[in-house]
Amino acid sequence: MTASGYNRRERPAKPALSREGIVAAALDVVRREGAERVTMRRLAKELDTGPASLYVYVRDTDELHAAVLDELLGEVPRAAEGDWRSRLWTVVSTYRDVLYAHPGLARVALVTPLNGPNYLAIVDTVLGLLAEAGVPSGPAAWTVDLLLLVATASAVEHSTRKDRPDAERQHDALAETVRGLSPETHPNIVAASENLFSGNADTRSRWAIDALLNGARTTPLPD
Amino acid sequence: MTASGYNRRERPAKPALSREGIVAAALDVVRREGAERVTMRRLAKELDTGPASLYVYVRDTDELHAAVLDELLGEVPRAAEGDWRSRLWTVVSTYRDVLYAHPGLARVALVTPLNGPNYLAIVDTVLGLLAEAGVPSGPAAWTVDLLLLVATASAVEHSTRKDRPDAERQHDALAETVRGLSPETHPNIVAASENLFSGNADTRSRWAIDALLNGARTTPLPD
DNA sequence: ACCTGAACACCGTTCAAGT
DNA sequence: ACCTGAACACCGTTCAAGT
Repeated sequence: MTASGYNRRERPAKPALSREGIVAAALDVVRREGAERVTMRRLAKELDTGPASLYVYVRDTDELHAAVLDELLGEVPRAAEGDWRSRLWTVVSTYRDVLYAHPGLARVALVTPLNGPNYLAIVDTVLGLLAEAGVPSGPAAWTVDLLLLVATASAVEHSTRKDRPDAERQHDALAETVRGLSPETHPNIVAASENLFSGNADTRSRWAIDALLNGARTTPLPD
Repeated sequence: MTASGYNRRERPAKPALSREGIVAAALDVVRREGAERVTMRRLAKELDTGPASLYVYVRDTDELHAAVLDELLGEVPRAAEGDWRSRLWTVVSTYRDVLYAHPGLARVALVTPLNGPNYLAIVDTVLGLLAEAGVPSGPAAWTVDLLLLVATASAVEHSTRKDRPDAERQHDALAETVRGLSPETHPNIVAASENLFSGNADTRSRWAIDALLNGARTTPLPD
């Protein structure tokens, strides 16, 4: 205001705001500091403005997160080599891995209906693979949702835990609790305890997808 | 401090803090104002103290939320009438309904491993029903997880949307987007569009459970 | 020991006012 | 029209200090 030379900054020039610019800056912050730091205020600081300015281009934080997520979903391969089963596994597990890698973003995939181009491309690919897999077209439509829901939920489950160092301890606490259960009060848990904690995240995911697929193939939609 | 009569309050006496008291107060707030308002600060106000005091009895907000959720899970019936399929449906859908009814709490079920008594009772019940359903004991252990994961994720999906009045509009926006898709770029979505949005939440849930079960029965654990 | 005021480091969103 | 400073109404968690 007073000093006329003050307008010169290190950053060449303050670029005009735009939706694209905001999403791009958000992507940058995601990669540098994680999705948790993609907040309106943090982003405004990044763009050298106040948080109110962002609301001209973006409805709210969730919408921004969804836009960033769709951008990241560009990494998910549309096609791959191999039979339908391994291609399906590739797509779904890559989708899940993107969410794994961005803990703060997995939540938004559950909370707002995604409708970005990359998300839609994935849905289309999965539907194609389900047809190849012999899932009838009725169940297939519901199966995509279920498949992506499971992938998303697994990511939220796993990734948020990675975040917190006491998570392993908490998981151990659960295993401990289960070990301490009496066969009198919890007969079925005690009987199943061997398998309750077996397998790693990947093995279990893969089994879940297979089971889902086998179920979808044999379970007709209700009339 | 200065006025000696100030200690007399409407509330009979300030009760000593305790974990039970805190959880009870939290439950109260959940029922009166919703789970979103169960924050450390809000609760401290309720208990007439500062937020720091709660940390003596509760590790963090998530742990508090998990404790409240377990309390609410007491509503889920352990047994019910009918064959295994309808009993399983009752348990799983009641579990989901509890989460539906408490949007802010569904998240915690995904994020922290639950290990409260009521949760464990539900797991035991479901394991019993899966045995009755003829699911082999290996897959059964993984199926409980998957079943409750799907129920939880559906609750997060649906309930958070109920929260926000523009959610329906957003869903319509998705349907609109899908309708506008070209068969050239998204052949499978266009072909499936009839079923993509068919069915209500309950119908789809029920189908998902059936499909899961059918899959679990026929998909052996990997070696 | 047990408890807590006050501080630190943040949030999302709105709206009146400025250019 | 487009943009934004400042305010409103909150957060979780820690820690030095008090009883």
